[in-house]
Order: sequence, then C-alpha cells, then structure tokens
Amino acid sequence: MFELNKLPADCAQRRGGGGCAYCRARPFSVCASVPDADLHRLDALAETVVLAAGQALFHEGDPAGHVFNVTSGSVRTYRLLADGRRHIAGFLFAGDFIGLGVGETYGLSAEAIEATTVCRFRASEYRALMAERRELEAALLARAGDELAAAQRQMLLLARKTALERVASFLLDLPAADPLRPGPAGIVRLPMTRSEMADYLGLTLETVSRTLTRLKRSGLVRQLALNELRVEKPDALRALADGGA
Amino acid sequence: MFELNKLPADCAQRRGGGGCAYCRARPFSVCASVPDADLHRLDALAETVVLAAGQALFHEGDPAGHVFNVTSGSVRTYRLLADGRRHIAGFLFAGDFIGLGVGETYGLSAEAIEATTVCRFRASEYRALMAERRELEAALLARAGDELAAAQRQMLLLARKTALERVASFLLDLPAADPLRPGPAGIVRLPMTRSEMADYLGLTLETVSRTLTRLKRSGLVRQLALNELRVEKPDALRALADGGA
DNA sequence: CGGGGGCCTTGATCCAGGTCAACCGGACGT
DNA sequence: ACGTCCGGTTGACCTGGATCAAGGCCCCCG
Repeated sequence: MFELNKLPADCAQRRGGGGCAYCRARPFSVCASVPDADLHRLDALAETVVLAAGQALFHEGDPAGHVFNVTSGSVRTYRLLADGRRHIAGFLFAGDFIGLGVGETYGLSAEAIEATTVCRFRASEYRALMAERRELEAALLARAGDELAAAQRQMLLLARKTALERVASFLLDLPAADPLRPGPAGIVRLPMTRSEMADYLGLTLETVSRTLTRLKRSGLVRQLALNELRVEKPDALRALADGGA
Repeated sequence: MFELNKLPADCAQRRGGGGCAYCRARPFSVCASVPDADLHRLDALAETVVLAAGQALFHEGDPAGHVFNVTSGSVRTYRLLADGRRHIAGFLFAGDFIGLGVGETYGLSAEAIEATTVCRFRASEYRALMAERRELEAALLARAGDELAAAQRQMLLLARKTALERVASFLLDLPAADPLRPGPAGIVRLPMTRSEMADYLGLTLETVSRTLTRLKRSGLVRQLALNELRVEKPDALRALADGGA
C-alpha cells in the first residue's frame, strides 16, 4: 500500500569539494553553528543525496546509521500501526535536521514528498564531530528544544482541537517551516496530499477536504492553484486556530 | 476552575550543604552526568522546593527564570485553550528535567499532582554551568532526544489510536516513568485523576472510566485499590496498545 | 486524441466517543 | 453522627468526524 523504494546506491556521494560553503540551507540549519573556517570538516563527512518524490531515506526499525540535513524539497516522517493506520510525525524542509531522537534504530520512516536533496552523515562520524565542535552540540540542543516545543503544540492540537481548528493551525504554521520558500506573506504551498495532511492532523482525507472547502467558502482562504492557497484573513484564521470562541 | 496557588517564598532555599550527594533522584536525572567531585558546583546553585498537591511551579507565559529537576512526587505540565479545554503535555516524576523547550517564557504550566519536591536552578546560572560542564550539556541533549521520541509516540497515540488502545498504552508506559517507585512488576500507581488521564490521552473522563472498567471486566487488569491496579496479562495489553488487530 | 490512474470533492450514512445527568462512596470538617 | 464535597462510575442520548460510495478533474502515456 505504501511504496518501499530503495535508495539507489549511486545517488549518494562523498563530496569534499567545499559544497557546504555554497549550501543555501546552511543559514537555517544546525550547520550554521560551524564557523566558515571549519566548514571543510563538515564537507569531509557530508554526502549529498538526491531523492525523487516518494523515495525513502530509511524505514522504522532500520539500524540508525546516518543523520541528515534537508537541503531542499520536503520530507515526511511517519509511523504505521499494525493494521495500516498511519501517523505522519512531521513535514521537514530545508534546514531541518533528522536524527535527534534516534538510538540504535530509527523510530520512524522518512520519505521525500517531492524532489528533494539531503545532506547525509554517518552517525558515528557526526557524533565525533559534535564532540569536537561544541557549538554544533549546542545548536542541536537548541534545535531539540524547539522541536519539543513544536511537538507539545502538536499534541495539544491532536488531543483537543476540532477539525476546523486543526486545519487552520496547519495552514498558519506550515509556511514558516520552509525557509527556502518564503514567498509573499500568506501564500501557503501544500506539497503533500490531502491524505498526508490528514495523517498529520489526526483526521481523514475527506474531513481535510471538506474543512478546506469550508474555509474557502467562508472567505478566510482563497485557492490560487491546486495545492496553493492564500490566507485572506490571517487574524480570523488565527483566532479559529487557537479556539478563540 | 483550576486553582492558581502561589509558591510561598519561604519554601525554597539555597542549600550548599552537599544535598546532591544524597539525592535519591540523581541517578535518574541529568545530574548523574556531573562527576561526584564536582557536585559542589550543582549544590551551590540548587534550591530545594517542597510542593503540596496542586501547587504550581509556574504558569504558561511567565518569564522563564528557572529550570527544575523533579526529585520526588509527580508533576503535570499542561496548556489551556481559550475556552478552557485542557491538554496535559506530560506527567513528570523523579529524575525528570523541566526546562528543555523553554525560551523567554514558559510555554506550559506545571503543577504538583501530589506532595512533591523539586530542585530549582536559575536558568541563567544553569546555562553557565552547562557551558562549563560539557557532560551536562550532552546529558541534556540525550534527554531531549528521548523526550522527542516519547512525544512522537504520544502524537501517534493521539492521532490514530482508539480509546482502548490509548488507555492500554498509558497503563503500560506509566510505571516505567517513575524510577523511585519501581514496585513489583505490573503494578500501576495512578496519582492523577481520571480527568487528568483524559486530558493527557485526548479523551473525556467518562471514557477513561468506562475504558478502565472494560479492561477490568476483560481480566487484563485488576483493581488493587482506588488508583492502584495490576496488569494481569501484559502481553495481551501490549497487543491491544499497539493496535495488534 | 482517448483512456486510465491519481487525487480531490461531495453526498449519504454510521458509530466511537462526547455530553448530560444521576448516583455512589470515601474523606473531611463540624 | 451527619452533611458536604470531590472523585469515580454508569446510563441515555447526541454529534463530529469516520466510513462508504460516486463522480470529477487533471495529467500522463500510448
């Protein structure tokens, strides 16, 4: 039911050619903590991996051999229950780090949503680099704190918000997550399907669709293209999202 | 509707008397990363705070002046929506650290569930100590990773599990969270009310009560006392919790 | 240019869990 | 001893969102 594409061995290569210096995602990533003068250390460990839409980075239960930085595109992380129910833990964009909670094995699966590039490190080498470059460790700790706070907001959403509030929250939070595509304020790009939004928000795809229709009809949101829309009344939408009566 | 008890100024005191060396929660906390020889550094910064049931440590939106370690008892962290809907983000026990995701202000409120002691540090001093003692920073990063993984499991629960699966998961995960009260295997102590369980699990208190009754009737669980029960069939309960058909 | 397969939307119906309400029992204060 | 309060349990009913089903649109491919 969900494809299990392998990662072709040839699409990842050790670089060493100073790629980090030109990485557009660096300012948004934990790599920003590494001073320019030390970038060669990162470069020496980094592999660039190019992914097509639907390709997997790893699967839940795989030995956790690598950590990743997303450099362009978007990634979903998810988990399945035995009977196929799916939960999408997060959508990741340029600058996001993958590998914070991981121990021996990955606790989630990760797949590209669209054409995506990630920067890959052997976990053991990355840990060694962390031990060497303290700022990197501090940056990861700060990032982990931010993600924890985001996870707590998401738990509130899942535990207590209505479908309308969930979708409204999603539309407001999503654009901020993708720093490479700031675009004009209020434009929301939706690279994922309705089904993926549903599995992220704890709803069904039908409910997501109906709820978006309601938001359009009420004029809070306008559809610009399939999977792109504009928030027309951000304050009203925010009030909705936060359960403001 | 929810009490807003103040923290009496006199219940917290700077110690400096070598308390950390005798702290029963230390082996389970991030403090375990500080070598015995350096414990005086922790002691110098630590204040012991004794809390009665229901007393608040801080409220959402307060300036985040302190971080905490729980040393005994239990704490709930929660957030409210404008109309009073509550979500309990977590139950914390001896060894748990409070202050990972915090920035300028607290994003959650925290209150003692029962008689509780916590160890309090000024956030600025704790940050300075972290800069000085690297192992502490590493311990916090590891802890943050664990919490992130736990948050992801909880999001799966909230997004996709049924009431029965949620309660079963809760009963299995809770005992492991309280290291000072290991007790005989399979004994679950529930210091929180049905309403608090509900707000943690994204249910209502009635549904929690009915679901516990179902578990008792089906023989998976036996009630020993009010708020204490024993898991009779851990494997069956685990299968239930994980949605195993 | 025609056919097929995703993805999306919309409608009709169903049901798990929410809501409202009654009652029970233990802990407490007087 | 008694009343009150708070937490828990149980029952009856309701509803938001799930489920089941039918098309529609668009894109790609032959």
